[in-house]
Amino acid sequence: MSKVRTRFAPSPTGYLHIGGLRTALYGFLYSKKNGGDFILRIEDTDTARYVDGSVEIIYSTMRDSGIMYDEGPDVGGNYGPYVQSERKNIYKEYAEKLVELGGAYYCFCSPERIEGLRDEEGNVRYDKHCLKLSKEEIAQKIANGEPYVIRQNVPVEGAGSYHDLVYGDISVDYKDIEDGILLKSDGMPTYNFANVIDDHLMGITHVIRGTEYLSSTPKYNLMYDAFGWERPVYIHLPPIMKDAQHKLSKRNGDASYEDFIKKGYVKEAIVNYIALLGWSPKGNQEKMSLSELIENFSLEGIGRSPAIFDDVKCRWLSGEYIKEMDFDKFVSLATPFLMESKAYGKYDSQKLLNLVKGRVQIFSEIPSKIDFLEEFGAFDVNMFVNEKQKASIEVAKQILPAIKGKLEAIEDWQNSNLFTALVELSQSLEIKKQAVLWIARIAITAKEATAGGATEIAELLGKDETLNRLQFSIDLLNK
RNA sequence: GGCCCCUUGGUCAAGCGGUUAAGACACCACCCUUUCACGGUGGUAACAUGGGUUCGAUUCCCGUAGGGGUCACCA
Repeated sequence: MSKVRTRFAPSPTGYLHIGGLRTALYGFLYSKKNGGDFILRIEDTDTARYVDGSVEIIYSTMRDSGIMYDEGPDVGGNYGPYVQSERKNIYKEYAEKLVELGGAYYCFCSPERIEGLRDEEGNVRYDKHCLKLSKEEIAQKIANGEPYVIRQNVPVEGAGSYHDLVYGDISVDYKDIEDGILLKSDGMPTYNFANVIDDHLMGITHVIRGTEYLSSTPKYNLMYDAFGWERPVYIHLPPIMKDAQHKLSKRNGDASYEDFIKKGYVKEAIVNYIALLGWSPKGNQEKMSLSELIENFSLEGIGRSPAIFDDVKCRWLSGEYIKEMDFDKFVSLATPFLMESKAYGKYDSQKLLNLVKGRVQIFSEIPSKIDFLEEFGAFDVNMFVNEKQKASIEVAKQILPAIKGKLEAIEDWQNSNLFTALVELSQSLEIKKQAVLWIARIAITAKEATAGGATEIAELLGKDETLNRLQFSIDLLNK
């Protein structure tokens, strides 16, 4: 058994999407699980769709997410070049060879003639018109400088069958497959040709890609067979959906890896989550590091039905990673988001982050969790009501001045002292401490739910601000 | 439309002829608690549909419906 070699072959036409990243991830996981190599190949044969900068995004996304490749344009390797546009001469050579083998032929038909072949449904099926051309005619036309393409010569009868490791046996009648273009008139190969040549030349043993290639695979096999090459093992992956009807795509929202990072998802969580979309681990453990994913990955766990991306669960995973993250790392990752908060710079950042860690799932939630520190004003006094804690507007009216008085007396303004003071107060007033703390917190935050308890927040606000806010709430109640 | 593929709770999913049909997210309840969150416990919720095959179908076969993919000098 030869060494496992898998590849990820994106086209540089924009951002790297979550679906593409998962395809890359599975190829990576499978090769690493089996001690093999993972190769990155850039498929840029469509010059018209090329988007500047997208190759760099592919590199950075893979590097950042931890999906490392052993060979690729920027890391080298023994099977290069790894960019298809740099392999033009190779394709031409093999295309001509395939013509000699009878698996392909020159076609000089004009786009206009092809257009005339369009049926009622709007589909074009080439009629093998140029297959009849003699060697001499072909040589003459080429010598005349007539533009041409090279088409695959698909049998008129029979069917192409193969075994996919995920989808099982697939069979497509050749009559349903067109004589597709292999080499374009500009000399560039189409995907349909280049992927076969490259996968073979690069020694790819397992082809892992999306289901969109499931029914076109027989025509690739035709080429492997014509060349006398061994067919690779096929592993087609179900799509990731935005909803039941639409594939996840950038047009539908923030589907790129970069976008998730910008929104503050923990990157390990993104990788972990997409690994779970379409693949199910053997046991019940779902939260897994990249190395655990490698260890647990198996083809049997790959499903066949489309999976809808569940942002809620992805966030949950992200939150799990934040909870277990050590504080220093949290600080470095969270600070850029903290800086978006109005409270940033006005309080001790460590304390702010400490308040927020364990309470957010993605970093971008941070500002909204602590904005109450800077936003304070008139509020609905019904917030003081909490039946369970035995808190009410009346009790608030009664004890707020006492709370203020008690806190005014404190010199060493820190959480533990404040807490002790308020507990003492609750005992002397014979009011549940929960009620006292509830009322105190509402009075100084004007919010029903906050990150942090009453005295924790009071410490952060400082004595002056806390007392000011208490007075504000007392006045508000007396109106 | 032709061809290929898919169909278990709201979502991800286990299951691979006989199960009380796992687990996770979400949701609900209770407990814990200085609110929220965390944590703990418990709960609601599913085999698209009609025929077969079989002693027995979620599981195998066929049809139907629904959905996805593909039919480019795009990948």
